[in-house]
Parts: sequence; structure tokens; C-alpha cells
Amino acid sequence: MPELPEVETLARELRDVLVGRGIIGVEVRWPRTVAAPDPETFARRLAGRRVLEVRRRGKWLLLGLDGEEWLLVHLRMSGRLAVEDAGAPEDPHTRVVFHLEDGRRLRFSDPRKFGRMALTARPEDWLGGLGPEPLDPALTPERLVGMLRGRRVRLKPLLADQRFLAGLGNIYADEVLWRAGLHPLRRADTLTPEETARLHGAIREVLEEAVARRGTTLADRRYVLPDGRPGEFAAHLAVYGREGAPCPRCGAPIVRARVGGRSAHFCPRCQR
DNA sequence: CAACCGACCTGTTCGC
DNA sequence: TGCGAACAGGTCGGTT
Repeated sequence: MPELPEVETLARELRDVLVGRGIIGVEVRWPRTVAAPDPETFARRLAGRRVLEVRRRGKWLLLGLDGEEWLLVHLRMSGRLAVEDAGAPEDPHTRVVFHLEDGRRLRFSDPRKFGRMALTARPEDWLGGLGPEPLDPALTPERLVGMLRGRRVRLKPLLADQRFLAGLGNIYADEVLWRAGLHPLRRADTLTPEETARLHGAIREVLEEAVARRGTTLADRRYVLPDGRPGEFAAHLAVYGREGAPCPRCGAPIVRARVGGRSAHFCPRCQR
């Protein structure tokens, strides 16, 4: 469930349930999920800690704990995090279980096992390489112009590059480019100031609308809200997953192409 | 610096 | 119906 709107939604939902809660124990079922420290130390050091705050940075979820440490979680492709009653049926791909003092469980499930978590006093060691937050007001159109200068890369891979901007992935990079009317293969340093302003506006609009609709739930329903309801942005996708379907703006059939080893969806008429 | 590829993993969908 | 291929929201490290 991994892009910015889904992680932001997760952070908001978990904030209500987790802040102030204590962790009494941790079971690590798939050790490689724990990137650091080693799984035994991870579990031992988390026992007895309390969650003070829940935040998001890019696609990372950050749980601030007492004792000046942070639990960082990255869902990668298929990770899911949910607070459930101890008796609730458990997903067969559960990798880590946090026992909360109120008897409930914070369960991390992840079929593909790509998800990672870390317990650290130095979150900047993990997050330092990330680019700016796309919704930060400090990211102005002028600043975006500067970020694009000298970048000879194609727009699609650049938007999904976490060192450039933190939080966009395959779905939202495609949606942003469609909204901005820019071709995914366009070289980044060839945008006019007007096009850059359009790109800036598209980034904000797409992400803000997706967050307001609590993210995108795809057909596999891997990402759902705590009450099981889907995020509602899927119905508003213009291009992602819509190959052959009509462009909402001009009606031309949406095209899918390989860009940087991943599929890019775009309208051949609206996007140059 | 930029593009490409294989790893890391499992599950689901597609095409014949 | 069956079966292998292709594909999936992400990221990293190595090579060209």
C-alpha cells in the first residue's frame, strides 16, 4: 500500500489508536523484516516502551517512543499494519506482532516480505537521503525549477525517485504527469517555467485529493482502512491501470509503456 | 550522471 | 481446466 497518501492515511488512523499506548512485548516471525538492530535486541528493547507520536516522512511511518528512540516502518510493496483484538483472525503473512498493554495487537503482515522496520535513536541515518515533502509549502514552483535544472533524466523516473521528492510512487507519478499534461519520457531540464508551475500544481492537487479520499485501494484490496473500508481514490484515477480506457479529458485511449523497467500509463494526446 | 538489470519474495492474473 | 509467463504500490547495488 505504499505511496504517500496511503502512508499518510495510515499514520492518521494509527495516531488515534497508538499515541499513549504501551508496548509490552514483540514477536518477530520473519527476522529479515527487522533491518536493525538484530531481531532479539529489537524485541527486547521495545518491550516496556510507550508510543508518544506517530508521523510520516515520504513513504516511511515513524513511531516516536519514550526513551528518545524511533520505530521506523516501510511497507514497500505489500506491507500492512493494523491494530486488532488479540482474538481477531490473523493474516497468514503476519511477520511482526506488537503486544499492546490494552491486550490488542499491532500486526505487520507482508506477503512479499519486502517491508522493513528499524528501531533507532538516529532516524536521520535512515531518512537523511530523502528529498523534500511534496506537500510542504516551502516547496514552491520556483524551488521546483531549481530542482529540475541540469537534470537530464526523464520525468517519470525522476518523480518516483525518493531523493528528488519523498512519497511519490508508480501510481501517483503517472497521475501527476497526466494532470500536468506532460509526457513521462520528457527530459526534466527541458520544462518551461509554465510547465514546471503546472507540474507543481499537479503534484499538490493529486496528492491532496488522494489524501482526502484516504488513498487508493486496488483490486487486490491489500490496502484498506482499519474498519476494512477501501480508500476511495481508485475511482478517480485518470490513467493508472486504465490501459485502453478513454482519457477523462480527451477520450483518447490510455497507453501503457515500459519506462525504467516499470509500467507508465499516459494519454498520448494530452501528454504531448 | 543516466539507463538498465537482477535481487529480494509471494500471490494473482493473463494467454494459449 | 491446466500451466507457465508476466506482472504487482518499492528500493538497492552493480554494470554499462
